[in-house]
Order: sequence, then C-alpha cells, then structure tokens
Amino acid sequence: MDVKTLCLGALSLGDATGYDIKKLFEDAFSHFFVAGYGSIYPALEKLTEQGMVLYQRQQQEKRPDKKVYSLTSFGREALVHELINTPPREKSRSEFLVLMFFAHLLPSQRLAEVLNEFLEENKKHLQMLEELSKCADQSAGIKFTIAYGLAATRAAIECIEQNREALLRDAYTTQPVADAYQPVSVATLAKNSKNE
Amino acid sequence: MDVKTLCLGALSLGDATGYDIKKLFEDAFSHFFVAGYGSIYPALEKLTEQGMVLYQRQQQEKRPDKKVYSLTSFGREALVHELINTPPREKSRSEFLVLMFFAHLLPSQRLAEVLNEFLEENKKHLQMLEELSKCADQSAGIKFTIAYGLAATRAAIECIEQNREALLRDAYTTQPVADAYQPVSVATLAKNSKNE
DNA sequence: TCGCTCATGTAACGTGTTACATGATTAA
DNA sequence: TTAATCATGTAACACGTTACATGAGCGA
Repeated sequence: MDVKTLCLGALSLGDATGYDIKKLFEDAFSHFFVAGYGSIYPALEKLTEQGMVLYQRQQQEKRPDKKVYSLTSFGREALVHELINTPPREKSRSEFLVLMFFAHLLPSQRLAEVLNEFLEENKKHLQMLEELSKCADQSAGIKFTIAYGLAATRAAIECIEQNREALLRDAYTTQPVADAYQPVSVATLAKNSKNE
Repeated sequence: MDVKTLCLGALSLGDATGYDIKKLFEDAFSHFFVAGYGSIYPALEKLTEQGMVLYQRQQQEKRPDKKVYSLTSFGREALVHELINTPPREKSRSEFLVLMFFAHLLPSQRLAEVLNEFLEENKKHLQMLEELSKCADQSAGIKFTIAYGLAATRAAIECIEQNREALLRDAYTTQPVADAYQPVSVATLAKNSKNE
C-alpha cells in the first residue's frame, strides 16, 4: 500500500486539493501513515493518468489556482480492491527506541534531552488526537483509529514517565565514550534461535 | 538513521554474522526497526569499505562459510556520533489502521478476518516480547525498549478486543461496493485548519 | 517586518523491497 | 519428504525524502 492508495482514500471522503490531502496526512492519518508534498503531488498526477481521479482547475481571487480532485468510479473500485487485498501489517521505525536501546552509549545529558523531547512530542500528538475525537460524527472505523492512536500514545507517555528515572540512573556522566560497557552477546537477544 | 547504524549497534553487543544480525532484527529490534537480508548484507559491505567493521572468514564443517564481523574503534565512534545526533523520531506505517479507517468499504467478512489476523500477530509478538523480558540481565535501555514494546502491544490488543464488536456492527454485509456511505468532508478530519 | 497560510510542483538522491540464486544439514 | 536452519549474496525496481523554486495575502 502506497501514498496513491491513501490519496484515493482521502478523496473517498470528499473532493479535495493536494494541499487539503496533506493536512489529512498531518492529522487524521498522522499516526499510521506519513507523506509529504513530494509524494502526494506526484501520486495525484499518476492517479490522474490512470483515470482514477480527475480534477477541476479553480481560479481564485488573491490565492493561487487550485486543482480540486475527485474520485472516479474506477478509482473507487480500485481503492476497494486494494483495501480488500491488503494484509493488515504494521511496521514502525522508531529512532527513539534505537536511542533507548543504546542509551548506555549516550551522555546522560543528551539522554535526558531525548526523553523530554520525545515526551513533549507525544503529548502534543495526544492533544491533537483528543481534538480529533471530539468531532465524533465519524464512522466506527475512523473512531477506532483515533481510539487506537490515543491508546498507543497514552501507553507510550506512561511508559516513559515510569522508566525515566531508571534510565537516567544508568546513563554515564563522564564525557568520553563508554567503553567500560559489558558486552551482551548478540545471541542472548535473538530468541529466535530457540523458540517462536 | 539507517540499517548501517543498526548493524553497528548490533555489533556493539558482540561479534556476529549477517545472519545473526538478521535474527536480532527479528527479535530485539522487531518492534522498532525492520530490515531483511537485502539491506543487511549490503550495509555490512559498505561498513567494511568504510573501515567501521571488519570480518574474519570462518570455515565450518557441514555448514557454509561464515563472515564474523566485529566493530572497529572507528566504527564505535561513528555509532556514538550518529546516536548523539539523531533526533528521537518515531514513524509508523500501519496498513491495519488504513483498513480500519476505511472499514466501511470492506465486506464484513473480510473485516472480521483482518481483525483476527492482526490480533493473532499481536499476540504472537506479545509472547516473543515476554520471552525477551525474561532474560533480564540487560541494560536499563534494553529493558526499557522491551517494556515499551509490551505496553504498546498490550494497548493494541486491548483496543481491538474492546472495539471489535462495534466495528463489525458497522460493516456492510451486502456483496457490492458500499456506495450508500455518507461522505465526510475532508475538512472535518483536518484539524490543522483551526488549531495546532 | 516576520512568519504563517494558501497552493503547486520538480529533480536528485538515498534507501529499502522483492525476488532470485545456491545448497547442505537436520528434525519431524 | 517436508520444512526449517544455517549462510551469503545480487540486481532490478519501486518508493519516498529532501531540498529547492515561486509568490501573494494576512495577522501580529
């Protein structure tokens, strides 16, 4: 599943410009799909070529021109087809957790910064989701994604607040690289060798 | 942050082969970073060129040859430098949540399948994390990543179990595409227009 | 005057995914 | 005999990121 599909999905909610769709990615889609202009505009172009969407150019006073896109029936079919045939995966890439995994290699000051920064971001995100959950006249599916995002974000915040002290206690305070660290064998952390 | 950095990180735990590192990605790294052989082996090759790792070829009886990689001191410095300069981001791409967002476009049978499949996967993942958390002689950082993974996975499972019924109630049961769906305006879901 | 909102796009680059290729050993 | 484990790799392709480019209006 790619940005094109999400654009079709966005347009299934109503006509919109690329700019509008970008906002959707920043809000309603934000906790499960990331995309910027650099992928949205080319996606809309391709969808147009393929006949899945079409647009009307709208001139505006005191504003740049708009291209208001709408879904064609072919596009809607393609969207449904894609959705039905997409297996429910989830993958995340968390630089934050990488930093935590290797926290013993970070100066404690930096570690503290990282924790604060990440907590703040999560709290902001939580607020946004709470806002979203207020305009509650959406489908059960949309409500679910918000509930899911709220649950995940709250769990993250709680987990950080509960473990922050322990993490900082363990961090090193001297300037140079911590070479005193006792290496853990790779095998210890690769459970696959035995079970699963 | 890319696969190369994670490979350096893996080797900071002890010497390993590409194959070993892959297992680490499947276990200890699994909830925050995804990589397959197709990115791990080329990464190790590049790191070798750059003098960040080196390897010893080991012949084995009844097994293919191994390349056992180890971190150089330059590699360790590069790792630390990279970690210190990486902002704590987190981004996920969840096909599952996309499907939920557009659940009203799915036949209810498929929706039920999707929910079950995703729940099962999460339960397996939970088990794996519980296993990992048992070999508990790791650093505070590593323990934290496991605790975080556990919290997130448990929250996900709970959220699905609590909302499954409501989701299925809302799904359509007729064969053809649900065109009766009341469109929600894109603007309603793009809170950015007003706040944040 | 500073920065934000609206509005669209391109081009180069980096990165990762997928599928393919090989092949012996071992446990069920 | 089937599937899994061990073990390494390549090549084509798809995809997305980043930075750049433009420019008016509006509110503080």
